[in-house]
Amino acid sequence: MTKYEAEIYSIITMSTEHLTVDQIYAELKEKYPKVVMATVYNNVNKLWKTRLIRKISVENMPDRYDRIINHDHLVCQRCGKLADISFQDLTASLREQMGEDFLFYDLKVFYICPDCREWERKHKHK
Amino acid sequence: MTKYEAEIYSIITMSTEHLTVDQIYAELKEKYPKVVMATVYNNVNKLWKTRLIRKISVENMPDRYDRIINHDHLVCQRCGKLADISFQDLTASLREQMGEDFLFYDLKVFYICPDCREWERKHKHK
DNA sequence: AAGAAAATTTAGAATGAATCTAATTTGAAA
DNA sequence: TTTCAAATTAGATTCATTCTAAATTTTCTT
Repeated sequence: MTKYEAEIYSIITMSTEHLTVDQIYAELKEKYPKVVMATVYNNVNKLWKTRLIRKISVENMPDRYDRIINHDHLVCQRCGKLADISFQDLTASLREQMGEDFLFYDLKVFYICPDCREWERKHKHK
Repeated sequence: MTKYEAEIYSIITMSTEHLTVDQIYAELKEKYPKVVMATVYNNVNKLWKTRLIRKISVENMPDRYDRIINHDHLVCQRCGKLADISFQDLTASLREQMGEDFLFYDLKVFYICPDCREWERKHKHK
């Protein structure tokens, strides 16, 4: 693991948020001002390919990165904001249904986050 | 519903595949040679926003569109190919856990498709 | 420790999906 | 039939991401 790879890995896994490459880049730049965007892309892809981190793709949003640890995601249908949830683990059940072919799964639960709900409440009665 | 909206809706819902905008555009063009890409984007977005169709986002792939009917997706981790599966319906369970906030969910199950497995088998013993 | 080979980083160009803008056309309603 | 809103068009633009080739750093070999 190279210096940058380790730094990026740690930025992602230490964070309580779900970071985009821009955010990772910004944070990395504080410590290494000369680092370049491509390095962030190279390393998140490398980390993702070896399954050390997770990539979260939601329609119309830049990809975000997250620790691997087992959990699922709430996605706000309005603003795209992510939050963690733990729902029952489906692994055993999926493996039973699919056998050896099964690798892993990704469960996204869509909702409207409190902020957007509030915003809608305020703007509803035109 | 306009002519194009209806056509696009029907292309998506009639298809057994999971179509990209390019594929939808190509098919639509056979019947309406003057139609334009932006029209496809406008209409799939409109259909998606009213939840008449589903949008499927997978990392590093263009979005694909699908009928709404309840089912989940297998995604090949190598080539990105999609297939349908039906797994137990989690709606009741999620609503119980989350209450009114819950809208809908999206379950993707990653695996390696038969083609890619075969390919790997052939290339493994270098 | 020196030299060779491999991997990583860099800079910036290129790609490609998707959006946006402004003009034009369609089509429903008055 | 005029009017107004919505849909379509053409093309430019944005933005995330990938790619290429050169430079740098790391690792391996002897």
